This record gives sequence, C-alpha cells and structure tokens, in this order.
Amino acid sequence: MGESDNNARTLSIPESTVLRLPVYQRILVNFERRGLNTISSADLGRLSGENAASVRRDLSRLGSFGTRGTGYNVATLIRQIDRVFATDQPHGVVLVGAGNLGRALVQSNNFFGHGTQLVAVFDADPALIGGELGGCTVLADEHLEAEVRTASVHLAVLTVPVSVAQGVAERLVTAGVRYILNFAPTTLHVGAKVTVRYVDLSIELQALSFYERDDAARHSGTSIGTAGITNAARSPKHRTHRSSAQPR
Amino acid sequence: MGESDNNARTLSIPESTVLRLPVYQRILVNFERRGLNTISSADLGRLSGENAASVRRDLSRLGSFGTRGTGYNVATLIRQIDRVFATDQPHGVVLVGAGNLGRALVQSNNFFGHGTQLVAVFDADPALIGGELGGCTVLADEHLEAEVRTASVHLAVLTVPVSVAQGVAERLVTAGVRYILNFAPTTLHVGAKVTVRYVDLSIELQALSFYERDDAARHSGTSIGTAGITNAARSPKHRTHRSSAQPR
DNA sequence: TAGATTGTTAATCGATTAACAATC
DNA sequence: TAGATTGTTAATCGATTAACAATC
Repeated sequence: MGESDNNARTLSIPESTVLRLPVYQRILVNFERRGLNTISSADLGRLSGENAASVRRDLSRLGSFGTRGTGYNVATLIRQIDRVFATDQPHGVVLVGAGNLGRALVQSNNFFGHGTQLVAVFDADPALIGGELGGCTVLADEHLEAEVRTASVHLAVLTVPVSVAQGVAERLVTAGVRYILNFAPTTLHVGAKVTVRYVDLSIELQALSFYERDDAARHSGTSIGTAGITNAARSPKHRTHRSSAQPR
Repeated sequence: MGESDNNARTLSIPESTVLRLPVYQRILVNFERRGLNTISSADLGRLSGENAASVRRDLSRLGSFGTRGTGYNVATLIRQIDRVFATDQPHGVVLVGAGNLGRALVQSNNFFGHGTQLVAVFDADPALIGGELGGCTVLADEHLEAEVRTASVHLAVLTVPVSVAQGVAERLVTAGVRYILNFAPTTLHVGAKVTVRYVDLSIELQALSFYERDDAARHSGTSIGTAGITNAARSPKHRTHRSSAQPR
C-alpha cells in the first residue's frame, strides 16, 4: 500500500492482529534483553506459535519496517508496537472488585501498563476497603461514580460477583465509562455506545475438556453415537484471543 | 445431514460453537430456575449477545431439538449441552500454582465442574503447601509427577510464574498430561501431541484500550498520521472466546 | 387457518497461509 | 552474484448472518 502510510498514527488493524501484537512484543523485549538486534518472521513465528506468513502480515500493518534478506530490527519493532498501544500516553482504568481475581490481575504486574494505568480500586467488602492494591487505596463502592467522573475514566475492569455485575456496569456507564472488561460470567446489557469485552475463564477449561473427550473418541473409534467425526471441529492453530463487543 | 445423527454422541462441533454453548447453558439454567419451559433463538440471542441465526446454527449442531413455531424446550437443551461436555463423567484436572489466580479460579465455584473435576493442587511455596484449596490439600511441587501418574490425569491448569512455566509444563507432559490451560504469559514449547490453550489476561485490556484510542481518533478526526481509518478493524460482534493449540 | 419460529441455504466477510516476486 | 527474507498476492478456509421454506 501507499508510501503515504509511512508515518500513520492510527492504521486499520484487524482484531486478530491487535491480539497478537502483545505476544510479539513480549518476545521482542526478551530478544532485546539478550542483546539480539534482529529477528526474522520465521523465528518470531516459532516463538509465538504463529505461522511466519501471519507474522509478516501482522507486522506489515505497522508499516514497512523489515529488511529483506535480514529480518526486522528488534528495537524498531518494539517502538512501533508501543506506538500502536500508545504506551507513553496510558489511559486510566478503574478496577471494581478487589477479590482474588482483582488482586491476581494487579499483582501479576503485567495486566495494567502497556497503554493503561490503574487509577482507582473499589470494593464493597469492609474488610478490603482502606487496604492497598497496585498503589491505590481500595475505596468503598459508593465513591465509584464520583471518582470515575472526576478522573474522567473511560475504561473499567469488572471483577465482581455475577449478582452485582449488571448494577455496577450501569453505574459505571452513567458515570462515563465506555469500555468494560468484564470477568463476571454474565452478559451485560448496557447501551450500544459502550463496548464490553468478555473474559469467561470457565469456558476455557470446558473447551479444553471437550477436546480431550473429542480426541479420545476419535482416536479410540469410541464414537458412541453414529456421526462421522470430522477434523473440522479442531483447528490446531494459533494463539487466538477472544474478542467481543456489546450484546444487542 | 442424515437422520442417523439423531443420537450421535460426538458430533463435529466447530470451536466457535463449543465456546458459546457454555454461555447458552448459563442462560438456560437461569430460565429453568425461573420456571420457564421454552426459549426462542431470538431470546437466547438477546440474552447472550449473539445473532439469532447463530444461536440456531449452534444449537442445530446438537441435533434437531427445537419446535418450529414454539422454540426450544429449556430442559432438553440443558440436557443436550451437558451431554456435549459430558458433565456426568468429569475429567480429572490438576492445578499447578495456588497463588492469587489459582485461588481465584477455584473459589469462583464456576471454573471447575461442567465436565472437569479438580483432583490435585500443587505449589512450590512452603507457606501454601498443606493448606486447603477446592477440597484438595495443596501439595509440594515435587509430588507432581507421582500424583499425575497415579491419578492418570491428562488435563492441567497452569497458574505459575512465567519463569517456571516451561519447566512445569515439561514435567506435566512427561507425567502424562496432554492438555494444558496456560495462564502464564509465555509460549510453551511442548510436543505436538500436547494441546496448549493460552489465556493471556493482559492482552484483553490492551485490546480494549487500543479500541478506546482507535475510536477516539476516528470520531474526533484526530488521525495524527495520514492513513485512512476504516471500520474494518472493528467488528462489534459477539462474545468470542479465545482458542489456540500448540505452537509449532 | 394465521402466526411464529425453526433449520438450512447461500451470500458475505474476515482470517489464515502457501507461494513468490522484490530486494537486501 | 548467491542466499536469505520481506511484503503481498491469491487461494482457501471457517465463521457470521440474512433470508426463507418447512412446519409446528
């Protein structure tokens, strides 16, 4: 595509690519730490579990930063991916729910950062309120609206029980939140202008156990029923990451 | 497709469908609790955030259990989805890593079950060893191989730090594990016969913040660069859930 | 019968990947 | 020049969805 894209700030990047860039970034940072200056799409593919052609296609979305015959400059690629996620201008995020999962996310030291910054934590449990988490004091639930408004936060991470998830989501949206990462295993019904991204951890294990059974049935010929079992159901591909926006 | 599929036990079910069935199941169980006997694809779609046609297509993989003009019997659907995940014959799973995330998964009361059963928990931290988690005593790391072998476990959930993930994965595989749900943000290099499913939580938030910025740029016309910003990068669709198998 | 809703067809769309010309 | 590797084309594949005949 055109030379005019060279210094483009915001390019059209497919979701599948957006989800893979952080994986590449991790590998690149490792390479840099080890003092390696260049990397080929073949290596990056091997290390990320992706097809080399996919890697090249993904990286070509950032611009044309490779060198034929040589590969990609590691530092350049890191800089370009940082640019996509604007890691130098992080967006504020509030975390609602300071239970096990909320704490696990914060303490992973890997969840926030990379374009986001935790600015407030809320919980309803008096035992947690006043405690410290990720550099924030855990605030009582009822201060949620005020804080979100004064800090002009548009992003929220929801790690609350299912029973209160919808209510909290509504309050967040009223206070100005437009993007919610929802860990509660329930569908949120919010306005069409709000983007909800769902992470349902239990589904992952269910899927894996389904495949264990499916493979076993296939290999042992133990199809208890009659159906022909095709391989179509199984695509031993790459590391996909879930997307999703609002239910209608 | 044939009538012979009617009582098929293992049908070819696409990954995208496998990942949505648990969502439907949750909604169906809610319906049943509320004493509702039937549900239409339109309702199930609204409640799950999916297109009604997708719902029908998904459910048709289970067989032909709907009634034209009426909808689906809730109890029947629940039974059929349970059958797909063989919830009556759960597979054993070991959890390696009893830190915040491991505990969050177990205590969610939603992660195990649905076709799986937690049979052992391991950790390397003496402070955690001997404690109780999900009905299991947290065992010392070094007992991992013996336990996996004697219990003939094929499924493992990895919630350990990145630094030890590869080593633990290798030990699990040697002991007979064939399916790994990996929460450590690193690619695991195991044999081709082992299926690894990756859940990288930090990527989810990065993606969401990318879209926040992307939307802002699009709407304010603040394209700092030159590129035309298309809508193609954004597909406000459904609740997808990540897949993935082994890197090659 | 009239209304509602399924199950499936066919069109569309996006994502993956082999292949290869361009070029370092 | 010879070898290596990118960037892109084109083929393929799977997933989504509108539309509608079938049918309760």
